[in-house]
This record gives sequence, structure tokens and C-alpha cells, in this order.
Amino acid sequence: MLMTMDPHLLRTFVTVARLSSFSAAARELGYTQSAVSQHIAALEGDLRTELLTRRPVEPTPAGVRLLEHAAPLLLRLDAARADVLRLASAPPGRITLAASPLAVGPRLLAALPATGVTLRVLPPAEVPAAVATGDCDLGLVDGPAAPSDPLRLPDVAPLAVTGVAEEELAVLLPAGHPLAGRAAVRLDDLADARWLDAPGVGVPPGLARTAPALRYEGTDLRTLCALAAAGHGLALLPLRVARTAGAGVAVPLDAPRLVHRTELLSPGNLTGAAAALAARLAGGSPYGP
Amino acid sequence: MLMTMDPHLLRTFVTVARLSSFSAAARELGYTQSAVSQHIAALEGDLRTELLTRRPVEPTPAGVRLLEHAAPLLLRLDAARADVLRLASAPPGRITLAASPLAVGPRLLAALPATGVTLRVLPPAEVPAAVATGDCDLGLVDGPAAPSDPLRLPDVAPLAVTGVAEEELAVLLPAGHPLAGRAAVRLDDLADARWLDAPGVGVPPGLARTAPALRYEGTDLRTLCALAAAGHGLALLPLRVARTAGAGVAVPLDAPRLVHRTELLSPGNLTGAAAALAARLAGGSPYGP
DNA sequence: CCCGGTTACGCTTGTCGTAAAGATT
DNA sequence: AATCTTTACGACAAGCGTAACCGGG
Repeated sequence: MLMTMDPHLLRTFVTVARLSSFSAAARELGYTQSAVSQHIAALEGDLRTELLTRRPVEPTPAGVRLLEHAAPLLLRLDAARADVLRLASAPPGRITLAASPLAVGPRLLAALPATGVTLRVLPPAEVPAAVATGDCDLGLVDGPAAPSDPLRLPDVAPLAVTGVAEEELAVLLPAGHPLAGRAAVRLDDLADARWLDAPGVGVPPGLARTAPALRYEGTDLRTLCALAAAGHGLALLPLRVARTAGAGVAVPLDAPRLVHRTELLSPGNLTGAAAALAARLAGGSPYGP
Repeated sequence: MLMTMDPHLLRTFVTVARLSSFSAAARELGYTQSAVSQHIAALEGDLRTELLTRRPVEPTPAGVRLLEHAAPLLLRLDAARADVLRLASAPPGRITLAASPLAVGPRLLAALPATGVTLRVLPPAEVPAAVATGDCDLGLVDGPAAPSDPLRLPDVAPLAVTGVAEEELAVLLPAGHPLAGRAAVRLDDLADARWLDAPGVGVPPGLARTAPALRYEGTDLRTLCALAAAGHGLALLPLRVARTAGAGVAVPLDAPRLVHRTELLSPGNLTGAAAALAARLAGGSPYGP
């Protein structure tokens, strides 16, 4: 009776929690409602704890806790399978590159036409998972970091990371902002400013102590810049990007020495066209143009 | 037939790989050799790849790959179970504290007598796992970091981390060393020095570009200091510790601004005596004596 | 021929679906 | 009454052990 928390059960558990419904989860997973009910019962019996309230279906505190663990677990499981299978399977003919919006810079655009590469733009938080699970062959992520410090990425799988670029960071302000005239700003100056929360684009994790001014779920850079320029909230962006925003004023950041860093993620095994593209992206002088 | 890589199978796989024997693994796991054989066959069939060579029993490249994933996976699984169970179970009467050798400092020794605490000294790499799996109730880890930067810990589970102390780092040199007279050293000066590799004590991940001079598996600080003083290799230690080493010369480090940081790890839910101890350890002025 | 891994086979146990029952709004 | 979850039960497959098999020192 002492099962080791079968991944199948975890999978249906997260699905039920996500959909707040046994029957909907059953449809999505191709089970009967009955089976789903039995899965949840098995989990709860194994842990001797209620994980979900019924009617309405919501996770209990213990369920919430399990959910926090289950997602990364299932991800790692997929990553493991994909990683092993990659060894045996032939290198993909058409390679797919996952990139966060801000990682799509001149260097990438120059290297792209090399071969038939499919570019998929994802929120930065999803790029490591996409590479780990084999959905994409390579990944480019970006984020703020101390100079020459690697990014802090969720370790879904042992991926090879290579620093590709580091750029100056800037704050994008609306034209009339009191700090808009400055040559540079310190983050302290913005301690209680309201930031834009844009998880699909990137950047502001932890910097914002205050509640975000506005949340933007998309991955479109222009939209984000427009929002910032229109005064809906501040945005922290690479200087290069902030400068090219139509409106608004880009003021470089200097106080906490932070840079906008881009890294290349590659699965352990890498051959053929993917390896060639990786070399193009990482190659040249370290942190070139 | 499309199993999701049952943890049971993974567990026997890692055991077989570790023991290089089906029958030994069977004994350890309480199965028959036959069952173990079937487990491996099931895994190999699922992945359509040979994972182990027989006679001698060794992992194939694909097997090595799977091993890298399997260990963290099983760890996370245990962590998830422990985390959920902790919610229901009563807070432990006697609490256990996992600490890496260098985290055992004056602050800890002052706070310890408070209640009946069991102290368990572990290699720093094992502390997060001990806390995550519930083997210990709290953890103290240490490592080098940029000032006020959190340590880079393997994320086996979502643990709460609190900075507890930051101290100056120093290099412990034998008395006759050319740099022994300096007031401070830069890491560049030691670019091709030979370091002691002491994973049980901590500190030198990545700093050493060269092969280690000597490897010490234990967790005893005095031994490590003695080895360094006797010229078997350099050791990077908190200045406080390096100074108290009987022999050898402690030279502070200044060039790359690095500190020796200690952090407190606590599982999400924390009550009773454990919470009290956590407060004692983390409390007071930030990074106090 | 012995040691160790594999294969064959039967038994037990678990898992899923159908269908009826129970609960909640 | 309608909707959604649980329970009962039967069919089927999976997992384990016993025992026979086989291949290499």
C-alpha cells in the first residue's frame, strides 16, 4: 500500500486543481470521472491527508503544498525522458530556438538566417523548461544580474549555460517624470516607484518592493514600452531597447551594479545543426556586439 | 505501455548502478533478482534504449544521463512527501539542526543550549536535502558569495532561506609560502595555485581551475587546516576560522569581492521549538556577531 | 560448473470502466 | 431536478516470486 506517489496520480492531481473539477480533468486526461476520483483518493490515502475540498473543488493547505512540488517534479520527469531519448534519436533536421523577448537582439538576428531555424518567443521563465523537455533544441534567456554573474535559473535539468551578452540596464520613464532629466538613476531613487509587472517579457523579479502598477501578460516589447511611456508604470529594460522605444525617456541605471545578461542554454548532448547554431550564438569574442 | 518512468523503477535503476549488481540491488531493496531484472527491462523497454551493460554491470551513456536526472528526482519526491506530511504531523519534540562545518560558529553555539537541539554536521551539499526530506528540521549552510547575494543552492524543494551572517574570507597558506607575508591577496595571484578539495567542509566550487592538490572527504575543520598549513594545498576559509588554525598563515582575500555567507534553511511550515530556534539564529541585528 | 542475469509462468494485486448511489446547489 | 463526486463491482493488465534457463569465467 506504500506507493511512492505515482507521477500519474500527481498529474491528475495538478490537472484537477488547475481545472477545479474532477470531471473536466477526466475529459482532459482521457480518463473517466471515476478513475480521477480514485486517483485523488489514492493520493490522499497514501499521504493520509485531504488534498482537495470538494464542491467547490479547491486545494487544501496540504494540497497547495503538494502542488508547489508537483509541477517541478513532473517537469523534471519529462526532462529526464527527453534527455535520454535525445541520445538515441537523430539530430533534428529543423532546429527550434526558444528565446525570451529581450534575448532577441541584433546578434541573434544576424545568426538566424544561417539555417532553417524556427524561433519561438516565450516568457523567460518558460525557456529553460522548453529546452529541458526537448520542445526546443536551444534556448536564449535574459535577466538582470551582477556583472559576469550567471543568471539564477530554475534548475529543471542539468543544462549547459553559456554567457552570450551583457548590456547596460535602463529605466524607461514617461516624458514628464521627475527623474526623466537625469543622466543616470540609482535604484534607491525608485524605491517606492510603481513598476510594470510583465512576466512574459521579463526583468522585474524582486526589484519591485511595491505592488505592481499594472500587469501585462503578453510578450510584446513595443506594448510594454508604450505602457511605460504612457505612465502606467516603470519598466527596467536593456538600454539598447529602452532607447529605441518610440516615446518615453530611457535613463541608465548605475547604482547597484546590474547588467542585462543573456545566456544560451543547451541540453547536454548537442550535435549537427544545433551545435553549429550554438557556436554562432556563443562564439566570437566573449560578449561581442 | 507508455509508463511515466515509475519512481520505483528509477530507484532500482540507481541502486543497481550504484552497486554494479542486480542481485545486490535486489537484496538491498527487498526484491528478488528477477524483479530487479524486470524493472530494468521495463525501463529500457519504455525508453527503447540500453541503460546498463551486463557483465560487468555498468551504465551506458544513456544510463549515465538518466542517473544524473534520477537522483534529484527521487530527492524531490521524498521532499514533497515529507513537506506535505509535516503539515499534518505534530511539531517534533526534539528538533534536529543540520549544519555544514563552517556554519558552526559562535552565533550558533550561543543559541544552541536554548532547548534540546540535536546538531548534525553534514557536507554543505547535503544540508538542503536533509532539510527538504525532513531528516532535519532546520539547516545552516555556508559558502562563498558576492556580498549580500544569496548562495546558489540546489533547489531540491522550495525552502525558505534567510541570510544569517557574512564574514571576510581568507586564504590559509603554509608558513613559508611566497604570499604569506602579504596583507591581502587577490584571487588572480592564486590563479594556478593548487587547492585542497574538501567537499565535506565546503567552499572551493569553481574557484579552482587547476586539478586539486589533495582531496579530503571528511568534515573536520582542524584536519583541513592542518593539511593547508602543512603545504598540501591552499584552503579558502572564513578569516575567523583561518586565524584560529594552529599553524599556517591566514591572508585576507580582497580582489573579487567575495564573502563567506551563512544561510538558514527552513521548510515552509515551521512551528513550535523549531520556529523559536530559527528566530534565535536569524534574529537580532542583521548579520550580527 | 558456479555465479549472475534472463525468461516462463502462475498468482496476487492494482487499475480502469460501467453503473448505481449519494451529495449539494 | 441537475450536476458532480463517490462507491460497488467485474474485467483486465501489471508486478512479483518461484523456478527453469542460459551465457560467461
